Amino acid sequence: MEQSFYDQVFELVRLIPKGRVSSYGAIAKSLGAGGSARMVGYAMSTAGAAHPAVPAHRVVNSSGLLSGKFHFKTPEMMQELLEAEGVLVKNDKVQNFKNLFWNPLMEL
DNA sequence: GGATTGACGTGTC
DNA sequence: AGACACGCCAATC
Repeated sequence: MEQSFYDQVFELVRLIPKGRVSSYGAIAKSLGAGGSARMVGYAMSTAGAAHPAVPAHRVVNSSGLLSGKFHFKTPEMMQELLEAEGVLVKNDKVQNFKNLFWNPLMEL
């Protein structure tokens, strides 16, 4: 059975190593979706009900901004989780983002 | 089954 | 540098 685009996103996001972050666009591209970066983010909103838990906090937009922090249980949780993994977050932005960026296409 | 929607991205003003 | 506009594409209503 064909898994929805969402499921593909979930799986890929789960592959993001701890202490690393990725962007919606990069994930979309690695799935061959290209311009459907929005779908990746949209999928994340359903990720809350996904099994196993999807580390959505490791996914940020191309600017390293925690765009979806408001979708978590609490807006601050996203930053807390990231910092707990060693990712420094300031002003809702991932510091050293370029360095912590995990590119699926490159790492896989 | 058409219209709406969106955790985005890039470009322009 | 910050704000605004348009484009993409699949799931949901």
